[in-house]
Amino acid sequence: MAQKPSIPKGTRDFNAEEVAKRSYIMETIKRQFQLYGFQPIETPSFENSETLMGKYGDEGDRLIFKILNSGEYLRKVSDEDLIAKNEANIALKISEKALRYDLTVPFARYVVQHQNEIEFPFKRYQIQPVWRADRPQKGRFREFYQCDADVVGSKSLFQEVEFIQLYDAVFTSLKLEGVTIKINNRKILSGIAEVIDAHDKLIDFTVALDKLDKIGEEKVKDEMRSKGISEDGISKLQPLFSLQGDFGDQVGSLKSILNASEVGLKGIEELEFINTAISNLGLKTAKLQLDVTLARGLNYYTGAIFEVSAPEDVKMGSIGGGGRYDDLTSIFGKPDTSGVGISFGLDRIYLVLEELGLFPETITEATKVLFLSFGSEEAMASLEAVSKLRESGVKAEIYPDAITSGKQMKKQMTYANRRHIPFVVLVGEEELKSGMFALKNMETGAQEKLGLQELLSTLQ
RNA sequence: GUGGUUGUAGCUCAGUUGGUUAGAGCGUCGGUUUGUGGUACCGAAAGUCGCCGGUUCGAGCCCGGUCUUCCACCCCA
Repeated sequence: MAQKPSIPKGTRDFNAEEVAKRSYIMETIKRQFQLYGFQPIETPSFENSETLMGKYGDEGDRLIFKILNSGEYLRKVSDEDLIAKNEANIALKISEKALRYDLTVPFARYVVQHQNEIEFPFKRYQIQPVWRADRPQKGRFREFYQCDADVVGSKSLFQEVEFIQLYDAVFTSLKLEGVTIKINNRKILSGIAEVIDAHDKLIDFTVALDKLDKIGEEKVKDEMRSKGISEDGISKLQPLFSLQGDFGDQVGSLKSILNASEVGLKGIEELEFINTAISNLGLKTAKLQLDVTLARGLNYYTGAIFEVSAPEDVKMGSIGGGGRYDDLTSIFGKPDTSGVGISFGLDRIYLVLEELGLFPETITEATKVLFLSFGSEEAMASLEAVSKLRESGVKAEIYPDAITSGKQMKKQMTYANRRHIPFVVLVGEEELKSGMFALKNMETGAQEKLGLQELLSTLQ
């Protein structure tokens, strides 16, 4: 056998069953997006590099797939850069386009570019693939789908409340119960950084804090020290490491840390508003949980931060994330337009549903009846019946090649069997003469001769 | 980007301290069965041992590189 072809690492082929399951998730999400009033848009797979670069932090820039320019791309590169192997400079010159890394930044670009055609507040959803030059692992791919819903042009905290309900609605209708929607607020993190006099080290500080449940209190403190946060500051954080109780208790402890920080208290106020609203409205199956260590997407989130975890017994990274961003459109030239949105990780949700066996049985709808072919006269008679069946909505097909021996009949039976086609119709010489159809139930093996009308009504 | 791991027939995997002709199950194909699939029995085909190089009289096995898989970091959906 020749060398087998392959696909790039971190990418996948999908068979018919996988496509059906993926589309089930997508349609479920889409239905809820529409019920909440979001309109679909799509944006190109690749953007100008300047649109994407610098929006996700240094780590993000590294993970953006860059597209090589066409033509004589090396002509723009200076000899000095080439000789010095100055990769950063060379990359800028030979690549001016890049594959989209998420859906939020292209959406911000879209809003600014089309601001005169848009009615604000603008609610859009978008379900498209994104690409990251990451090293693949379980639930981590280099090409994967995000399903985003965002609102721009409203500062109202009721948006956050509705997004939490939307998460709950989607996971409830997927029968995925027990997901945890974690919430935090960038203003609280800023406030804490301010209080411990590490305002300029916000990112370092939050990245360290984010690892609390993973590496433990002492190692988090070690990391903070190594990033230059003072011992005095770290001791002020002590209440943070022992946060306990329900939403209210935790907020109480936070207040004691943050009472000197205006921005911190504002963050607490926002959290309390959202929590009160959700408590009053109730959630169907999800849980809302305050998690001060949550620090995702900090490069553009300014208020609420969301992250969704799968039920505890499933080992999977986050299956959704989101937050509020006040400045994203101002980067592209439209200030004072607050946005907030959430994202669903389709591929990870797939893995979770698969692991928990939550896909409905009925989503792969196969052919219902296969007509075996004995010859062209028989095939013509079969095709008439097939056409009638199709007209009445029955998935029917005819085996393309004629049977010339018992061996081939076996082959066609086997084919029907393998494809889980529940009925087979035989039209041979005998049936042709009598105008009947031999209908065989592939599960029971029972066979009966029927006229066309009977055949139609039996299969419908 | 860092560290580790994996790759043998279409699929899932054995393969001893380096030693004749690399095995099994499932699947495929043929037969028992010329208009009846799933079950059974008999038989057959199918492998540049991921790729490139090295050590050796001799490499699936040892060494180096590379690609791939999975895992832990980093980061993230």
